[in-house]
Formats: sequence, C-alpha cells, structure tokens
Amino acid sequence: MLGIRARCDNCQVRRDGICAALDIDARAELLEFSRRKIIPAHHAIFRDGDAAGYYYNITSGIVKLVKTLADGRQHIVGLLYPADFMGQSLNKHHTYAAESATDVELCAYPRAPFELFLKSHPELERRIFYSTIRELDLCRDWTLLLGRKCSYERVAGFLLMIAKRAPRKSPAELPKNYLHFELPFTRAEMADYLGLTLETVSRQFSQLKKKQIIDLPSSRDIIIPDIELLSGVARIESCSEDFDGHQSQAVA
Amino acid sequence: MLGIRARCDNCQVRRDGICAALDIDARAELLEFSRRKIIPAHHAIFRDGDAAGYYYNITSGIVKLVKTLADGRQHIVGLLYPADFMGQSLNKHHTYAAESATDVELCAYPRAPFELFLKSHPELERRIFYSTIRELDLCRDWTLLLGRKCSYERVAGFLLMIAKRAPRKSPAELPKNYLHFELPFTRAEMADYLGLTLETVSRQFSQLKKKQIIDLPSSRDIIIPDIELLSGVARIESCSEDFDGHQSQAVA
DNA sequence: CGGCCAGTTGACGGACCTCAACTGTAGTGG
DNA sequence: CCACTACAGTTGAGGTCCGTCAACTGGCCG
Repeated sequence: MLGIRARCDNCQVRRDGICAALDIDARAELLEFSRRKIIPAHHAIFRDGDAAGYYYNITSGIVKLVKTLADGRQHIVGLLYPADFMGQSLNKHHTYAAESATDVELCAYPRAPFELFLKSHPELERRIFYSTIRELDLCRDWTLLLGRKCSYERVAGFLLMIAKRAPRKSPAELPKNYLHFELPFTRAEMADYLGLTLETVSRQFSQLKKKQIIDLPSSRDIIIPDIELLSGVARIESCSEDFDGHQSQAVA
Repeated sequence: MLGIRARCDNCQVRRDGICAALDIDARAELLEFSRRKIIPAHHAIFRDGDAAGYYYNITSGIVKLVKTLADGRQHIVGLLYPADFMGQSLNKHHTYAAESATDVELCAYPRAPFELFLKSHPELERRIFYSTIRELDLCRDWTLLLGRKCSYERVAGFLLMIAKRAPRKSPAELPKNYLHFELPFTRAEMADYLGLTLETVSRQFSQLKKKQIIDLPSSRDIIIPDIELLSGVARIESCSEDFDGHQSQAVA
C-alpha cells in the first residue's frame, strides 16, 4: 500500500491532472480501485466499438484518438497529453479507438466505482467538465483548420500546436521565440490528423524549411527560430501573398 | 410575474432542455434573473471576441457558431437547435460568433448569477456537462467528415444530420424510411459548414437528385425517399464504386 | 550486405475551386 | 400589369491544389 502511495506522490501530473482537485484522503480512496497501466508505443488502449469499461488519466506519453472508415480511410480526431482525462462518453461503447503514439503510462478507473466516486466529489466532476469544454474548443478550432485552410497553413498550425505542448530540448539561454523539440509523430500520423497525405505533409515541411520558418536537423528534430513567424503562416498570411504559388482556398 | 410563469409553462423545450433538470421552485429562481430574447433570422447574437456575458438556452430556431479568418474565409463550427445550451467557455471572451440561421428565441442568463445558481444545483451542471460531451462527440465526427470525405459524401452526411433534427412535413402515413422537410440553410451556409464552396454543394445536390437519392421539389424542399440509401452514401459506399466518376480521397 | 521502414521528391491526374453566364423567384414601384 | 432589381441557385469552362503512384535516399538491425 505504501508502494502505491509513493507511486502517486511521484506522479508527474498530480498538480495538473484531475487529482489536483482532490485532497490526500480522496486520492487514497481513488487509488483503492485505480489500476496503473503501461502501454508501449503504437498499441491499442481500446478499439472502436469496445465496451467503454474504464476512464483514464494519462500520466505520461501521448495518446491518439482514431476513427476509421470501412474502406480504410483514417482520421485522428484528438491527441491527449499527460494530465489529460480520457473516456468521458455517454455511450456504452467507444466511438473511436485510442492508441499510444509514444510509450504511455496511465491510471485506469473502472466505470462503475469511478462514477460513484464522482457523485461524492463534485469538485472532481467539475474539473472533468472544464477539461471537456477545453477539448470542445480545441476541436472546433480544428474544424476550421480542416475546413478552410490549405496544406501549408495546416502543417504550420499543427507544428504550432505541438510546440506549445512539447517538452523543450536545451531549454536554457536561447532567443525568446526560439524553440527546439522532438516530433513524436510520423508523417503519416500527422497526415491523418490534418486530413492530408503523408507526401503532402512532407512537401510542406520542405517548403517551411526552404523559407527558413523551421529547421530540420533530422526528420523528427524541429527547430523553430521564431515562433511568431510560424504563427503568422498558420493563421492568415495565407499563402496568397506568397511568391511561389501556395494558394489558400479563400471563398470569394 | 404570473405572465412569466405562463411563458415558462408553455416553453417548447422544457422537457428536453436544461430546465428538465430543475423542479418548479428552481425554475422560478432561474426565471428571476433570466431574460427572454427574440432574434430575427441572420442577426448576430454575439460576435467573435465579445465579452462572454451570458449563457443561453435556445427555445426555438437554429443558431450557427461561426469562425472567420482575417482574409474572409468563414467556417461554421457548430449548429445549435432548440433545447441546446450555448455559452460554456472557460474564456472571458467568445472565440466564435453566434448568428441566427432562422428566427430564434432564447433565454439568456447573465454569467455571474447563473454560475452561482449552478453551484447550488449540481444536477443542472451535470446536465450541461453531458450536453457538452455530446457536442464534443459530434464535433469529432465532423472532423472525420472534413478531413477524409469527398464532397459527395459530405453533402449526404449533412443532409442526414439535418434530417434527424428537422421537423417533418406531412408526418403521417408515409413509407418507413421516407422523409420530407424544409432546409433552413442557403447553399453558402452549407458550404461553410462542409468546408466546400456553394457551387460544389449545388453540384452535389444535383448529383444526389439525378441518382434519385433525394428529390428537390424546390431548392429548399428536401424529400428523402429512402434514408438508408442516403446513409449508405454518407458513410462508405464511397464514390469509388460509382459509375460516373465520384472518387473518394482514400489514403492508400 | 540486404531487407525494412520513414521520409523525400517528381510526374501526372483528378476533385474541387474560381470565374462567369444564366435561370427562377420575390419584392418594388411606375 | 409589367419592367426592374436583387438575390439564391444552377451549370459550364478552365485552372490549381493536392492525391496517387513510383522511384529514390538514408538509417537501423539482423
């Protein structure tokens, strides 16, 4: 039991995740029925259509939420990071799959006791409510990107989003808007998140590099010399002001 | 005061909306600080960037949530129907505009007293929580449509979604899968929701009509002779099996 | 060394956008 | 009653962004 306590005390996300809403006694109670799981990269946590038996609290790594059409077309409908909560659903079955993009650690809470626990801890429920609101906001932003932005803007927007959450490499004494981090996704994964093909993603990386908006020491190693520049690309500067042919799909 | 009570008793959405979570005393308390608003079609309820001063309960009509880029590109990130709740946000300012697609009636609750009220009525907060989860699910479904479906599938998917919520015309004694309803949107509005242009939407309407999946007595008058057929188009049947050239953008 | 996989780049074609002309309906005013 | 305008919608012609297919590179591992 003490071992479990220690595990919890050392948890990276205790300050940010749902547990931050709980005092030490409540956390102990939650621990009673929680299970720690470790999942290597690129494995399913649950599949589309599975019975929704657990809620999850991600303590390390990145999780992809994936929808697949019958003909094989795939789309990533969400990315979850450490301290994110997963599994809120009104359905008895999941409507998407959850896969580890990197090695992942999480706490799994069986549905029935967790829902009981929620009723006696409204501050926890409120926290999950708020994180759901935030996810809805992000998802709506994403529909704008998918519906109205060209591939160049999409890739820039993606890098921007990743950059905000990625742990920095060499964090010290660097220019203010300078960023250096490792990309935890393949080109194909990014394509599935952006509604593009992996070739198009690759081409837009090359473009961004050519224009020195990013640098790519290696294919997973991203340097953003000036994040304001990238930010401009992602939003509006819109490829139309661009000398070599990137066109946004502006509507009149 | 009695007048207000009567107004509330006649409300169309009292059974489905947030008020269904409240008993008669709580509803009276809520009424004390709520304001009824009537908004004609195609007017702003609030604008992108406005201070988020109210929560809203939609009692009749349809509301569009709209994001606009600096160069004029627009995208509809959500549609709200009677009994839907609007305004959940963690930000002090709205990140999208809300516009009436039809004539709209709603109850507006000033932020501060409503949040106070929420704290003493957890069953109401839970209900809003659940409706937020449902909206997140819908939004994720929509990213799949925007990211991975061709224009033909998108329009079919849109009609399917509308059909589920639209009030039927001539509801009686008709074939089981037959539907007839009025479309409350222009081609341009649908395009903004689907990430297409109005011309493409119009062309796909013509295609669907030509293949007798829908009928169009007039441009706003939709007949779906067999909703299963439409449903097949929206999902997978994927244009690839189609003799005259609709191609899905399948990824390998 | 050879096989495998992630990634890059090129050539080509197609789905959708752009621009434009046309139709149909509704509202206004003479 | 009929012009006239305004606007939603349809349809066609042409162009382009991005998908498809394929060849190639480089790193990793047995």
